[in-house]
This record gives sequence, structure tokens and C-alpha cells, in this order.
Amino acid sequence: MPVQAGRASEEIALQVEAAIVNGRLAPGGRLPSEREMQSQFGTGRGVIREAIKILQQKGLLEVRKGAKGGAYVRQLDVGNVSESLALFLKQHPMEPEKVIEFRESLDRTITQLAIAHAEQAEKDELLKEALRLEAMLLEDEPDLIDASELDRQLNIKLARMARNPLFEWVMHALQMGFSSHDYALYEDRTYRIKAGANWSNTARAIANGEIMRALAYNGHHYVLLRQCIDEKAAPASAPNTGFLQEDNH
Amino acid sequence: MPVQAGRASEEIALQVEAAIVNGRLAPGGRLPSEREMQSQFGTGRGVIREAIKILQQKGLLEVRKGAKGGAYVRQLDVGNVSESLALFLKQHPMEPEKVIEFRESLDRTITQLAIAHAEQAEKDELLKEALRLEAMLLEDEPDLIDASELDRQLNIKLARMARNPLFEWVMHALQMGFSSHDYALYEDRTYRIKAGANWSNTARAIANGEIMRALAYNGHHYVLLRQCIDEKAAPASAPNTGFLQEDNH
DNA sequence: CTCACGCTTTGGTCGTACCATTCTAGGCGA
DNA sequence: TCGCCTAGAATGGTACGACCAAAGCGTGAG
Repeated sequence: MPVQAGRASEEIALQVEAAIVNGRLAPGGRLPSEREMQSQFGTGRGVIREAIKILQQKGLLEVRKGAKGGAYVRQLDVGNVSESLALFLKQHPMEPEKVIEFRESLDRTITQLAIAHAEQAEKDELLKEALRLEAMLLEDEPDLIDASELDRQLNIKLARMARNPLFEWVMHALQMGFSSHDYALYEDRTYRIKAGANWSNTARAIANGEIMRALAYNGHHYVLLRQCIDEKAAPASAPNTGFLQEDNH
Repeated sequence: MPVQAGRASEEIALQVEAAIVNGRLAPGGRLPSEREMQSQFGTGRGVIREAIKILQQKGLLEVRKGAKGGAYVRQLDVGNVSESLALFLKQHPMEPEKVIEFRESLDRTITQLAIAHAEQAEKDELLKEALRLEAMLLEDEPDLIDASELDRQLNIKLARMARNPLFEWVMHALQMGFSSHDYALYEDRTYRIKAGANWSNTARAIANGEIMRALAYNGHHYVLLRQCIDEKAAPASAPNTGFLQEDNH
């Protein structure tokens, strides 16, 4: 059990991670207390704490304090992966066109899969939410924060309807990485009205199982998006700022 | 600067992360030594170390010891995202069909973009490598490790030719997450020969700018993949195992 | 029977000391 | 003068010990 390699904390983290991945430590299970592990591994407590911090950051552990506290094994969710990708995207700003290109490709497949795999109830639900978004965007002074949040949820919902976790994951990550960007676009009144109408048209086509029509509306969404961006880019010539501008604490 | 919130280390980690993402700390830059930060933040050294461990795990920092050592800001690379995804996939095993579905969709777009955007030299290079892979897979006792590595590189190369980093990154992440699977498939002699031939056909079509032909071969790849997986899933009992074994050349 | 208090467990933080590694500068020898 | 080599400084890595804060649990008073 005891270790003496270069970085003891990472070694311990690897051992515990292996135990978790191999199922020897099931989700919900609890690791020994730090002081116990300290003596089990024959190391100082700081090392144990650092190992736990590593696994906590990976999303494998959840730490609670107090009696009956300790490190509990957690079930990973897409949030961790999305967060990782989002962080990466923040460090690698890229032209909006590239993001659009990617999302457009993704969206086409998702739409088709959703039509094929999702329950009718889900499709109706999607339509209902889309109509709600459209109504929201038609108001004189819409709450843009709420609207873009709903937009995000619609995208996630649609991705989930594709019944393939990978699409859901990537869409989730993209939403996290570029949320601020989407928000800015809705400030253009013309765009938001057209986009809202287009969302409900898309959702209606999906609900009716009209694949080609859904894809057409889907494509139209990206036409609108590109038009809007081209207009915004025309006056000022700052191509790739915008993602890093948010400076909150 | 000093903090007193619940988890001091996470608070500090957030502050430093914000500084990095906002560009106040450029990649290659160096953070103060632990003992300096200890006094700057008015906290114990353990807290500083844990904060650094968090950012190190996120891939934002690289720590070197000795004189001129310390925490250096790192440029994130896809490796971190891939690692995160791989871990997630380990805890959430999903049907190969879902992965294939996703990759197939991605591959179609990548192929089209690559034909449209890549230089002719790159396309020729791709073809050359594909031919090398095909020759490799035709050997009696091919080195499957090398072959699957080359396969991975081909996929990455093609993704890079699409001139959109997002495709490259996602493809990279997928390759890392499923490397073991790919390797196993090449053990099937029939599959690896057909797949090798198909790779060079695809690359040739791309080099010639024949979009539809390239997409056809691309689709064929996934037909082969699904056949191979289906056979492995349903061993010996299938009535047609016999004639699928014979080679086609 | 209920509620509050205090005890126990356990993570969170601080401080110090010492070790291991790495770079640097200055001295010593050829 | 040039080059190697060693001593020292800077810095992360580890250990130990102490105390604080939160959270659960049990017991005793009302």
C-alpha cells in the first residue's frame, strides 16, 4: 500500500481512481477519513488531501465535512466533460464562422436522429417550449437572459432527443463555451423575432415528423445567424474578441 | 486579495484561473512561489498548494521544482479534454453503435470540408499515408498497434484538413477515448483488409475532389465497422460466418 | 416525549521544519 | 584564460502537530 514515487499525491490519486473505475469503490461509497488514509498509506496528511483534491477536481469525489463526512465516490456526469471543453474553448478563441459550421453540421444530424428516435410526447414538449420562446422574443422588451437560457435548454433538449449521449455532451459543452455569444445576438430585434419564429417552425416540423422541412428550417436558422453576425462585424472590425470579454470576479 | 470564504483553495484557484483566462497571466508566465503567494493571500501554504493542484489537474498549470521552478501557465491542449471524456466513457460504457453514429456524422462533414478547404499537397499526403496503412494491413502478421496508431493519425489529419479546430479536437478526443476498441477490431483479418482498402479509396476520392465518391467510401467504412461489430457480438452462431472469412482479392 | 446541549468525528487551515531537486555563481585547477 | 566542479540559494515535496469549524449523534433536563 505505501508509496514512495516522486509525486506521492498523484500516485495515490491514481490508485484510488483505479479502484473507482474498476468498481472496487462504487458510487455512493465512502473513502476512509483523511487521518485513516494517512496511516494506511504511510504518508503525511497533506499528501492525502492533495490526492483527494485531484479526484475532486476530476469529478470523481465529493467531499463533505463534519461527522459522517469524508470523501464520497460520485457518478460522473456530462457537466465535467463540458466544463473541461468549455475551459479549453475559452483559451482558444476562434472565429464565429467555425463554431457555426460545427454546430450546423451537428444540428442537422441531431434533428434527424431526434425525429427518428424521440417519443411524440417529447416532440410536443419541444414545440411547446419553442412557442414559448417565440412569444418571449416577440415582446417589446424581452428578458434576453431568460430567452437565451431557454434557447440553450431547447438545444440541449433536442440533443437529448437524439438518444445519443455524445451529441448531448458536445452540444452541452458548446452551449457552456459560447453562452455569452448567443446572448449578444438576441439584442438585434429583427434577428430575434425571425429566429424565434424559425425555432417554432423547426419544432413543429420535428413534431410532425417532416424531416426535410425540419432540416430546411434548421438551415434557415444558420442563414439568419450568419446574416446577423455579418451585420455586426461590418462596422467594427474585431473578429475574435467577445468570448474573453466577460470579466466577472 | 485575501480570502475567507468556505474553501479558500478553490477560491484562490478560481481567481488564478480567471487571471489566466482573461490573459492577465499569459501562457509561459510564472506564478509567484508558493511561499510568496502564501503571504500575498494571507493564508497557509497548504491552501496554496491545493489551489495549484486543482489548476494543475485542469491542465492550466505545470509545476517544476528546483531553483527557477514554480507554477508555469500552460496552453491547454486537447489532451485534457480527451482525458476527461475518456474517464467519463469509462464510467458510462455506451453501445458502440452510439459512437459509430456520432463518428459517422462527424466524418461526413469533415470529408466534405476537407475536400473544399485542404491544399492539394495535404490531400496527396493523406493518400500516401492511407496507401501505407493499406499495405501494412495486407501483411500476414501486421503490427496492430502501429496500424491502429496510423489509423488514428489519418483520422486526425483528415480532421485537420477540414480547417476547423472544433472537428479536429472532437475527433482527437474520440480517438483517445476509444483507442482500445479500434485496436481490437483490427484483429479480424477480413475487416482489416477491407478497411485498409477502403481507407485508400476514400483518400483517393478526396485527393481527386470527388465528393460523392468520398462520401460513399466513407459510408462503406461504417458498414464494414458495423458488420465487424455485429459478428463479434454474435459469435459462431450466425449462418454466414463461413463466406465472410474469405478474402476479396 | 421533546428539545437543547455538548461530545465526537472529520474536513479545513496554519505553521514549522526538513528533504530533494535544480539552477547559478564563484572558485579552483589545467 | 577556459572549463569543470562544488557550495549555496531558491523552490517544490513531505511530514508532523496543533487548532478551528461544521455536522451528526447521543444523552440528559424539562
